[in-house]
Amino acid sequence: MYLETIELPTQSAGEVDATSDLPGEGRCAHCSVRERAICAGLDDSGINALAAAGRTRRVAKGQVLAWQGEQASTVTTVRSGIVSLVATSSDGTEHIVGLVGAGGFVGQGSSSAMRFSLVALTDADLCLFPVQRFEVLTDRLPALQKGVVTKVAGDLERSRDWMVKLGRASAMERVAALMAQFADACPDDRLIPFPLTRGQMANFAGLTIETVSRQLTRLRDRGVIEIHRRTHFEVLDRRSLNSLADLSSDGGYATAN
Amino acid sequence: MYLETIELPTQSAGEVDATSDLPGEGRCAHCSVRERAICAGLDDSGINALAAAGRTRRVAKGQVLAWQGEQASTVTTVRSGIVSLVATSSDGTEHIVGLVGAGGFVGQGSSSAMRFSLVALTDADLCLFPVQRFEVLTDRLPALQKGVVTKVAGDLERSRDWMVKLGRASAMERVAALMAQFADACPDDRLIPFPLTRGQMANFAGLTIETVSRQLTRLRDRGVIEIHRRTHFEVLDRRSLNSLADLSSDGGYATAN
DNA sequence: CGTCTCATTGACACGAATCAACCATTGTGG
DNA sequence: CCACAATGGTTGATTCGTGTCAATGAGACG
Repeated sequence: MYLETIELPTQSAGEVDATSDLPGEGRCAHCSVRERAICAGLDDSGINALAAAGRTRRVAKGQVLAWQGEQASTVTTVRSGIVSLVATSSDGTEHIVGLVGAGGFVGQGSSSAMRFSLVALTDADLCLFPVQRFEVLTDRLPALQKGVVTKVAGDLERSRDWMVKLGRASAMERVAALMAQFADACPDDRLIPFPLTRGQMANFAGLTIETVSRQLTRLRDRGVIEIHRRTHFEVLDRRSLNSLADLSSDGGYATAN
Repeated sequence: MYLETIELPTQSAGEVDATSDLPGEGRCAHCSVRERAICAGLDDSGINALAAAGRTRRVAKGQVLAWQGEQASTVTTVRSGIVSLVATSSDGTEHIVGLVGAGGFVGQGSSSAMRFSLVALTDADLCLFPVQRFEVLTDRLPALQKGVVTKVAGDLERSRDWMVKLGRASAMERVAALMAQFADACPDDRLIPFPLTRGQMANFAGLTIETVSRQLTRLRDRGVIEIHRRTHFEVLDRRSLNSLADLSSDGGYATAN
């Protein structure tokens, strides 16, 4: 709802070499994000044209896919994992301004220079298209262009939703909203892995590590969530979590303890 | 840079009846935003098709053009004035999440329901297109679709830029950034009208009226700006304003007084 | 002149940042 | 296998910025 397109990584089952390219064609047929990526509306001939233009790539957690300020050489669809958009301010601090999960799309900028860096937050599978070839395709395939518009417009709405949180919400509300997001994105309801470290959550939520940590313990103490070994959590009281995520400068009457 | 597409209204010279429709055709030729709206890339036949599909409308300051939650019946290009996107939270509070000025475009959502209300902040001239007819046109005219993508992608970038401010910046930095924006958008360097009230600025910047007011007086006391009769201002020290708008939790070493 | 709206200014409270220890987990080398 | 450091997380004490509450001021309008 607030985040770009958070979805947990396919539990990176196994070895991931830093950058391995996969071959070209026909793979789209059994792609896991075939139905929700920009290619969703394409017919077979369109898909094949797109597949021919792009390539897949597997990147390791932490890897920088593109640097802010660089010329954008490719546009990207995320097949699995989470990629973050990072803004570097003039004083050198970094701020996560977007999270892109499976099915998400990045790269269509207003200018050719990247306004944000792209950093893999988890191991990730990507689908890359050189910008020039991609533009040729979007001109030829209205369905593809429409897919891009839909994605970008959706990102814009989510970005604006999150703006409201950043502008007005209390620390509790922000953290609760994040947890609710993570829970929504996770198929398993019982054991949800934190897709971001505390530092990354803090960064994205406009808070500090300490504050995020404190809010998490408050949520735990109130019986809203349970935290397992610091890396996973479980939602015990979804109703409370949702109301904490929504309004309230703290929870007051809503549910709370 | 941070805002959606702020540009000051054409100093609403004269009478504005709440809603006056203008006739249909040929008017695009001498439209003031012809070169920077979504129609920028269209040839004459495209422009004519677009003109035939849409109509212009003049709305008065304060008027609500669309309500959050409603079905989006039209998409809109702003010809002059400023339109705000307003998010209403579940507790009833409102938050301005975007400002759209001359040449800007709104309405392309991911779903058909409006996620935000549209409110005219000043008297404004609009160009309205029924969504269905507009979609037919975007399918037929790749250049139009491309114009939409460019606009939306630009808005997304600006929205993310502003997210950084909302998440991390001090009150001083936010207000300075707004002032810098207003100054950039205004042709006249000496006397710049505040396009938003203090309350609207506060709302958009995630602050309170009082804090905005205090930061403005601090800027004045430091000799960065001069305020005339509360409705206009003048930038005395552009360098200081820019550095205050950028980093710093207050200005400290940067320039300041 | 009174009223209404919007803006400014001040006193104070409170939430989150900051500074600072300390704890838990993981990985490394002897 | 255990000491060890390195990384990431939690918790506490304190500071500081901004929100809140409250009063006053300035234009605009009838």
